[in-house]
Amino acid sequence: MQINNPLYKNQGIHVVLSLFTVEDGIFKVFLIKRKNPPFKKKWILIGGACYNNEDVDTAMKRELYEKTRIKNVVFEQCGVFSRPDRSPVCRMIAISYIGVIDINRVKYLKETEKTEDADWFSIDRVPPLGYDHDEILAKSIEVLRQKIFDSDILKNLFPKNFTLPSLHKAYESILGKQIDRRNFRKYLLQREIIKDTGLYEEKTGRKPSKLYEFK
Amino acid sequence: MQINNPLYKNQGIHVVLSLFTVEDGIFKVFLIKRKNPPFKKKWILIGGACYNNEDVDTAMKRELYEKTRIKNVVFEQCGVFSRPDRSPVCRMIAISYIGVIDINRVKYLKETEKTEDADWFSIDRVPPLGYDHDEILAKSIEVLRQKIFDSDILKNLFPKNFTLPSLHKAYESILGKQIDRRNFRKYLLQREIIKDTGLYEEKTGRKPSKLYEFK
DNA sequence: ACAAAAGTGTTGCATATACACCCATGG
DNA sequence: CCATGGGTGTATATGCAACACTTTTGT
Repeated sequence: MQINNPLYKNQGIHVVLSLFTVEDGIFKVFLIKRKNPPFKKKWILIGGACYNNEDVDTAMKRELYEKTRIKNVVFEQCGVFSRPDRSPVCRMIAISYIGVIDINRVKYLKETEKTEDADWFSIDRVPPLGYDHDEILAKSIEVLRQKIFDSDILKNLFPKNFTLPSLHKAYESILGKQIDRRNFRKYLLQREIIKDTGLYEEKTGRKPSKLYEFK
Repeated sequence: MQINNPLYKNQGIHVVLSLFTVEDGIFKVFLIKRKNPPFKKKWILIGGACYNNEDVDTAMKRELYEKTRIKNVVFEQCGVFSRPDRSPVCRMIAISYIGVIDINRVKYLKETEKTEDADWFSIDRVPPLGYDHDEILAKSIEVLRQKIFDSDILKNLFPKNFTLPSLHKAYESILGKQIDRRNFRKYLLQREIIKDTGLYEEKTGRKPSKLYEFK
């Protein structure tokens, strides 16, 4: 059926993902550069339209794949952005998501049909973004910081096995503050969020760390 | 601008409110009965389309007023419902809200342009609802139960002054379980969520309760 | 043997839970 | 004076935060 009422016709639903990583202890977000107007040559978050045969989670998965070829990201809904003028093209609301991924397992496209560049940006060096993506990113960081301890959103940040010190650095860098190492370890083991694999790191310049895995 | 791409044209944005109250210790939700197809004569939650010049919060406020004449409700976003077939008419996503109100201060319309009845239903006697509103209601109850201690969502459940036992009953009825009276009181006073007014209930059959107000 | 980073355990404090007694009112 | 519900305080357990020493490895 056609929607003809001018009060609410020509509306669109977008999905937008703030994809995060931590590389060498630096908290980063993935951005793409638009090839076409509006916001030509502006950096934005990954996103696109939700199709009529998809729910929003499915659309987010597809858009992520189309824009970057990345799969198997754990992401979670994070907010709704609905200012009437947030897109200059037409009335579009955005359902926003956050996700976290291991930068070393990601191959991504530098260019696609609609993008001319793509890259990871350190959180404190993010350029001004198109649409209302500055606002979406700010909210996403806030939600990530809240969820980091209560959900398994970080479970794709590292390979299957990882060291506790590296996870510790990741938390500190995402939260932007220091966390006590001993309490951090206790917290994760007591709640059985991670599990000792019995394995050890190899060829380190220091005492080798144990390897853990998520449960 | 017109949206012509068949993949994502004719989409709509709806807002849906689960409006709750507690009356004589019974947890209830407000429903309206549809006058027209689809779901003619079915009970549903309060809701409607988001107009092009509104953000979703504004739309929710307007819809609530139009469908019930109720104003000044504190409500909070609660979820996104986007199954492609959730509305038989066209592709509609729903942004859902929860709100709580004092049943005694509410005058509502039994009939409007689009509704032929409206009423409060005890949570355990809710009839099958139209659209996916059963699902939305279930999620809303879950979110309300989570938010009840951390937000001021209940602050419109009672008149300005209220007794602690009545608030206690409301919590128990919403949560569906018993809460220790003494710890409940301690919790609310210690966090300065409520404040002693120095006043007392009058003409009760029992020992008069103190009157409190939200802070 | 020393520097650098990894591993571990204890103690105090704050918060949440469990629980029992006294008080005011109406009948 | 008794039944009903309202008000208050204490003791314990639990979870969180602060903190210091020992171990392994490479140089």
